[in-house]
Amino acid sequence: MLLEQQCLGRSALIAIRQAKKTLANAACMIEHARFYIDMKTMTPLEEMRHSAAHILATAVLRLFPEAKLDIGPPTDTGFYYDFDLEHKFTAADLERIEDEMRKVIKENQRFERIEATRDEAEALFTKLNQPYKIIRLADIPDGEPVTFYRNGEFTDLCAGTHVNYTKQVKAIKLLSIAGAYHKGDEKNKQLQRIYGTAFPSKEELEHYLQQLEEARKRDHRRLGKDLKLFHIDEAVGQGLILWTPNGSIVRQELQNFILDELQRQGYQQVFTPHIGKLGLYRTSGHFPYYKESQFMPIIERDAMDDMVHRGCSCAELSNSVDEGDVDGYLLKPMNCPMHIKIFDSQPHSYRDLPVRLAEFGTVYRWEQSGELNGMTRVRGFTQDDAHIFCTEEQVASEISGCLELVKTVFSTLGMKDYRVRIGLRDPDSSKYTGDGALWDKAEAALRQVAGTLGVPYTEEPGEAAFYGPKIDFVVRDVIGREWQLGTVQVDYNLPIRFDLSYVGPDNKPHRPVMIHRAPFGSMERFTGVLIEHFAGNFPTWLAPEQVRLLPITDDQVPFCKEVQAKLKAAKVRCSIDDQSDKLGAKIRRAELEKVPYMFVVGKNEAAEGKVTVRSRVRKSVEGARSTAEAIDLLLTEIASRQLPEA
RNA sequence: GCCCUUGUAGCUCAGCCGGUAGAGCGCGUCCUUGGUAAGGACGAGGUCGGCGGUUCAAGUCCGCUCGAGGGCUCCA
Repeated sequence: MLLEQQCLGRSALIAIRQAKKTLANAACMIEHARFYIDMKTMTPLEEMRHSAAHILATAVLRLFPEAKLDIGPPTDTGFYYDFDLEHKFTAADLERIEDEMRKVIKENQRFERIEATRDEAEALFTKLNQPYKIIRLADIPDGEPVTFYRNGEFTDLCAGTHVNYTKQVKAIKLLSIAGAYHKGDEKNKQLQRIYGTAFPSKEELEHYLQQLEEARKRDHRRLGKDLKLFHIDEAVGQGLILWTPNGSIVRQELQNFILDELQRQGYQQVFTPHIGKLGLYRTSGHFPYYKESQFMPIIERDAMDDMVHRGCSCAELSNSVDEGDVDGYLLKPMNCPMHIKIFDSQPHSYRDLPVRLAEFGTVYRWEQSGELNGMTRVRGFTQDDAHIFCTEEQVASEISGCLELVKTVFSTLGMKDYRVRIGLRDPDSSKYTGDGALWDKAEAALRQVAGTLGVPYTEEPGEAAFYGPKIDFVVRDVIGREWQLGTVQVDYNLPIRFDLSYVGPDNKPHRPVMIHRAPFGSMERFTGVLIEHFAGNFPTWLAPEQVRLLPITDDQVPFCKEVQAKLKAAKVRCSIDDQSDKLGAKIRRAELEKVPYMFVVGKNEAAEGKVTVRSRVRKSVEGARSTAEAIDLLLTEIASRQLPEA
């Protein structure tokens, strides 16, 4: 990926990624077409990796002649090839295959491009008994040439391109085996995918593997355990985060930060319960549209007893719930319906608008077990949510205000590596509610404001919410997975579904427009990403412990306690390391726990009322300062939410 | 949900072809009172994720189950 970035630059990469995505989404384009076109835009590195994929297939066929091949493209970080094979690949197989690949490389086979007719291609793959290739062949759009690439005894349906000789593939490594559905469709057979990577040199491969290792060290699941930030307990449930004291401090500080901003922007805080009646979510559309990704409804006891008495089957119960014949409660999957009800509890004049209702609202969603991931994909999470009810004319400026807020959050935390995505509806899907004309209006409004954002953005059909289009801020984690954080969504639909209105200057009822927005997105996911962003080295304002006092001998403990009292009075989070260790050991401990500042106190400091400051970043000794001065510097840094020095 | 891998002390991990558990770190106590990333001694911690099976004997083999990791699919 690094190499690609060097070659292409980030914006070009995003553009390519987007081009691929657009292609994938285009209704008439099946996956092979995407594959086909990817092939034509390959960088030299991708070309080499794609060649490595063919070498992998060559080796697998030598060891497992009965293997059926699907496809083997390059990826951002390497390549893969999908196989259908009775035998399950093992780690030991991977080694054997890798050895065989080295042999193929050594044989220095030539990659040869061959054009053919469809009939010739079909005849060849029938002869070779490669059914997936015949399916892929049928997917090549009419008019596109059919080409093979041949190396040694191996011939593959392939648009290319490739390196000239196998020896040009310098350093390879097979990394993992995974299941992958044929053509990415759950209904199709699951094939075995072998992932690997290849580099122009052994050194670069080593460097990449080291990077992987480094990434693992800053994984939020690792750091969350090491720094005692959060805990997930089997007994509590999958995907349910327990915020431990340290993590809670980080979250609380983040919340305080956003609360400051909200107050400035004229938001009002509200609180709402964790459950609400099913009917509410039928009205909003959440229950019908996303039933599968919600926890089962809670059925009222009387209704349940009644059904049991009547000898109802589970299927009948389930049907009654769906039909609305039986009522119950739902763990709330979103906060909007409740905020809508707060808005609607009073008549509103146009003079009141915009009404901005904010809440750290906890929502619950039934994510598939295989999707759960640390803090970034969970089943219960708290959104820094708000809903703005405004007039048509106010929409643009309100969206701008929201985007400003997201930008403030990102810049305060020094998060520069994000991309902006406009999620539009997929015209061919039925998962959206409301009138197409209103959607067009909402999409236009978002586009217009996004244009003034000053950062590049991409438009992606199929990424909208069911009630409206949105602008998302997306970041990558250390493993390279993308996560949506901040989001701003325009909604013309829920106001209709809930029949909301305000009184206009003409003394007539008008329909307000809603904006849903969450600058962090979810506290859980944001914190997880933030842990990785800082590698656990939080800026002082967020650090669970801000100062560690290090007495050199027990004699300085009383003075340290005095300093500690002053720090605590100034609301600085601190502790004293009074264990019977040498200074070096205490420093090491504080460093490992990533405490931003250490105040070292020896005989001299205690006598003069001073402390020697050692910062986590500037390891060196900075000389003794008076306690008051040290605290002042610290408070300034905290109040300004300063970022750690690079 | 599906595929593959995996589950031994608080953490990281050893434990060969079955003979009822080890290390380092951490933790506790004591000694040591020292100037910028590990001072020393002793000690306490484990029904080897859970259930069942094979066996004279299971951490080790088999089945089921729960959790975790990597993917795939999904993601308001």
